[in-house]
Amino acid sequence: MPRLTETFWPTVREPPADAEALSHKLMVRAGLIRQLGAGLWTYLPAGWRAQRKVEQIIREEMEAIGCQEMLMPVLQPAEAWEKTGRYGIEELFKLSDRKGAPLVLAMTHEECITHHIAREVRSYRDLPLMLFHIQTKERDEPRPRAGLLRTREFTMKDAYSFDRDEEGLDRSYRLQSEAYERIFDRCGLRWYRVESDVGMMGGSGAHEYMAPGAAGEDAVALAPGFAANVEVTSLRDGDPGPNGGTVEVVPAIEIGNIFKLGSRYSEPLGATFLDEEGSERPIVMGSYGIGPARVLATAIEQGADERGIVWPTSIAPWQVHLVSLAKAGEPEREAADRLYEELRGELSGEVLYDDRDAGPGEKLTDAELLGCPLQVVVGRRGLADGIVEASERAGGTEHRFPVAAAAAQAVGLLQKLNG
RNA sequence: CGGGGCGUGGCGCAGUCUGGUAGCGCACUCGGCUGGGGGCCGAGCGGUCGCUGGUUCAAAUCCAGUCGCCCCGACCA
Repeated sequence: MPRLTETFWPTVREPPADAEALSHKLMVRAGLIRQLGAGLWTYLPAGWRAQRKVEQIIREEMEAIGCQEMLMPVLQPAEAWEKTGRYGIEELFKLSDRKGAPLVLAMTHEECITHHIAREVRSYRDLPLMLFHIQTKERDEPRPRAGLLRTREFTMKDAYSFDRDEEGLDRSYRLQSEAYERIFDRCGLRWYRVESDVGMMGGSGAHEYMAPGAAGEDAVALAPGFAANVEVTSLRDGDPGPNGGTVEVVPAIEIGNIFKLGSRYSEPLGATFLDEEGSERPIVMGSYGIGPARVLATAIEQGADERGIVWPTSIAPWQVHLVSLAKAGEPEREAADRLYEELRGELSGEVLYDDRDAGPGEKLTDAELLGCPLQVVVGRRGLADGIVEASERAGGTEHRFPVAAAAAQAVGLLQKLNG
């Protein structure tokens, strides 16, 4: 499938005329996404591959802390939302079915999961529990903007913890927090964990994970050993830092957040358990969100250069972008074809092969735009010396691999880049 | 929701002020040349000018309404 002549990968030379954010421009130009309406985006195959990699990293780290994956519906009866007092939220999409029954399109899933937990959990013996899903969220945003950074429909990993008391919640919260650090590190982001307002979610504590990026809607105040959301600190740009240095305020993208909910949802929805003394108590909850699309856009905002995207290797749509400069029928093409088959086997499909009959400029420019970690070029010039050329997208280091050993050396180099 | 801007072949735009044959670049199709950074020549395809109504002999152009999209702000699980 990843031969370009058989792949749906439309790149464009010019960014959308009205795009501002770098990630917005590059994601459209690099053929990762296309717009359907305001705040509504389709993932094209390359973009979806990258997002699935982010999701897979999240899955692995959630499962590693005992958080189990499930799946809840987006379309939900309004009843639970009325009980929790969130039915009146303006951003909540509301609709009704043919019988006139009120429904909502969920913006998060506290109501749904708490509804189920209320029916299934009876005893302290059933706790603690941590569950998550990766599901679509719908929000009637007053102003969608910046490509994937603020949309009306988006995917979220939302996890929920259920504990018998505050100590249990603290433990779940810490586990999630540590998992978040591993997730964002593995995704190759620069990020800060900051305290946040509890906001409309209620509850007793919250943190946000903020990633510096020019297109960010938020701002963080940074100083040596210090990071804070500007909304919750009095420190301003140029102030002396708490641990020395000077405060710098930079725009940032909120890539995740974690909340101690307490009984904000368990009480109105009747999610209780019996403790050892036989007395009924509300379950103590936490919720933990990550926006994979924001992780993707942030990776681009933070890594891109003037030629295009520079993916962290962990979430690149493909590990290798193989370019054949020869066209079909020429002998150099056969060498490229063979290398493609070798790489495909060695890298279990992690190769995009540009086998188009386009000119070299177009192919090489597209490869820079897409930003896969390793570009391998098979052309007459190199082949005359018995080599293929490889270059690392980040940093631009060039390599010359003997044709016969090219696949093995490319794989070895990738292992080094990943390690 | 306030302010600003934009809707014209697939994409990017000109034409609108001053009503009268819809145009340019790119892309696309066909033929040929080219072949290490979006190359060249030639021939083509493709648009009820967002939508509705009005004015007029005549509307992309003027008037009214409406829908959509973008940017700034407000807002932001």
